[in-house]
Amino acid sequence: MKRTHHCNELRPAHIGQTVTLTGWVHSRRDLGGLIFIDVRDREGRTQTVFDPSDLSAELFKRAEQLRSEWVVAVTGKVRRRPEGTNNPKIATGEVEVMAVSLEVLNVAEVLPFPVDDPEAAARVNEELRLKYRFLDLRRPEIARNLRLRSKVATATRVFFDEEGFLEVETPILFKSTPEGAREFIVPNRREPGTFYALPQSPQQFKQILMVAGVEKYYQLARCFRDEDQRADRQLEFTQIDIEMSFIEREDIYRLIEGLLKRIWKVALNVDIPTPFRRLKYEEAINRYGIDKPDTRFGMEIVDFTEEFRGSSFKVFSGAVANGGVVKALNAKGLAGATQGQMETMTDTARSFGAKGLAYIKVEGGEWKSPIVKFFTETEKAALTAKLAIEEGDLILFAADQWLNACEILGKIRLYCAEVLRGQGKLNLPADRFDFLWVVDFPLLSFDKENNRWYSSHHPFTAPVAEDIPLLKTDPKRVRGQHYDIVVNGTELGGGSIRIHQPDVQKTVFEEVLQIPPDLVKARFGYMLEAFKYGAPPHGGIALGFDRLNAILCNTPSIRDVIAFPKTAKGVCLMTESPGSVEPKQLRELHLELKVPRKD
RNA sequence: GGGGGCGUAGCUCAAUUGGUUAGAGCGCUGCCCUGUCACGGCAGAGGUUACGGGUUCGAGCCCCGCCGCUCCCGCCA
Repeated sequence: MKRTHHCNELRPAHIGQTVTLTGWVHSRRDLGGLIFIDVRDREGRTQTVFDPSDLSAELFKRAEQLRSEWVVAVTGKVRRRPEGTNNPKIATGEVEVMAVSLEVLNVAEVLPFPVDDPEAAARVNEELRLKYRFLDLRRPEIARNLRLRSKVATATRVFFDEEGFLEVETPILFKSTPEGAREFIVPNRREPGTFYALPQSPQQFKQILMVAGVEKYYQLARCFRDEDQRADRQLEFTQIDIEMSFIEREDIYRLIEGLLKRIWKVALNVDIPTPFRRLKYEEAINRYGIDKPDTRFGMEIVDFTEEFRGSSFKVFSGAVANGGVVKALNAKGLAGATQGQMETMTDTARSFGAKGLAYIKVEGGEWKSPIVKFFTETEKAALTAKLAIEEGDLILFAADQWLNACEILGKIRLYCAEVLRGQGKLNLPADRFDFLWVVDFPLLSFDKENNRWYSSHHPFTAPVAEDIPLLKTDPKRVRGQHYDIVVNGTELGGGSIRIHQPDVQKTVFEEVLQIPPDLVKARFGYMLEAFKYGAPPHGGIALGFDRLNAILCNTPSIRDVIAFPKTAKGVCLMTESPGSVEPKQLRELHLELKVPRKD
């Protein structure tokens, strides 16, 4: 019964050998007097033949009983396939195994969806695939993703080992630090009314590890965030988490460029050029309207604030007078946008508080637009020149405060790219990867509703040294030593150089973020305490491991690279978790439910 | 919390303006078939149209509710 070869191993060189294969019945072709059974295992598949002229009637009869996905061991002699019957689609297609014995290791019921037909299986409702995840994972297409993920994890560990990093595990049972994402909490049986919380990330532990003298830490860390899900967000996910001491930003850039170079080589055998280009946050917003720009295509946003400062078109000149800006982008070749597409874009603009979306369609040598009648020849000439306007173009405008105007056009730029892609006018090759660093983020953002500053990244991010004096005088101008790594418009990760001076950290907590001292002490006291005892300068980064794998597997959803993902509502359809617990368990935890128990 | 899409046979889908007994392909079952690999041929079984109401002479289709999946916004320090 023990196999001698796997199902992707036999070649003409094995002809004449007696072998045993084990695996699943991938497909059967019963020709009446001759039966072909393709045996599949993790590695591939091999055709076995049951020929009654060589077999007992009993064995042939058993072979007739075989059905899809039964588990079998087949022993037989490898031989060359008869002339003209090779199957070039599979690696073992030049040979076949003439069965002499068959052992049925297990039977299988009729499957709820096909596993053997890649095209049919790919179209099956994801709900069903998730319920029968064990079948979905048998499909070579999905199994390939798991295998790639394992390879990438190993490459990561090897890389960091070579670089002198220590892999350190940090607690899953942590405590609540409610500044960030909503947390999962775990009741503590030993002390009624107290709770652990699952970490949103190992942020604080990895900084403490720097104080502990680890110097170079990494971990493939599981993180938990109880927020609503997306195609690229699960309740639990994995980060490649990194922290280093005695370094500057450049050291992180070099390290991550080396890591990604290694991963792309190992996973895809692709050489990605390094170093990556760098884009200041402000420039990213100005040109692309987003802090994670997709630079695989142009359609950049262009500024027309000066051109329209004195315009008779009051929507533009008024916005400028209010301290705002006028921006435009040229959606090349989209003059034929449908009514529905124009509406979608207008709705996008409205969702950002704009009153509408000004546009010009360049069709038949004319500018078709409700607003062009307000423009002077000079203004038109400026548009033509700076946007390189040609027949068939669609020009879209935003006039608002700087960030809002840019973000509106940023969203519209991505939408236009999607439309153009659908029309075949924009081609983005699957093997193209535009990596870039986005740097010089503002350290702080202002929360109008609560009238206070909050950290753009997190409160441990160090200000750029020369901006420290501005912390108390002009917070919005303080740049953080924060960096994001972006590829093809996806935020792959981010990190920062941290504050290592207790006094600066205290200033940020108490004076800038206005967190009351007792609260700072309760939540971060142990960190400030640790920092008193010789904290080295340090910094780090975390990369989304699931997103990384989704990009490598060229799939839009991280569910495709997670063995057992949850649905948008946080449910595992296979195990039906989460579920209810026994009253006894609740009593032990000193918990009482205010909703009826769900069974 | 909000908005969009989807839900018909085991799977993928169809079903004209609301009108006869809800169809097709694949899969499944049986029979036939010695070179198939999407094997082929013949025959057959298989439906609470997600679920609950309503309108109507009549509902897969219209209305209300509800459940599930999905995409997006909010949210994700």
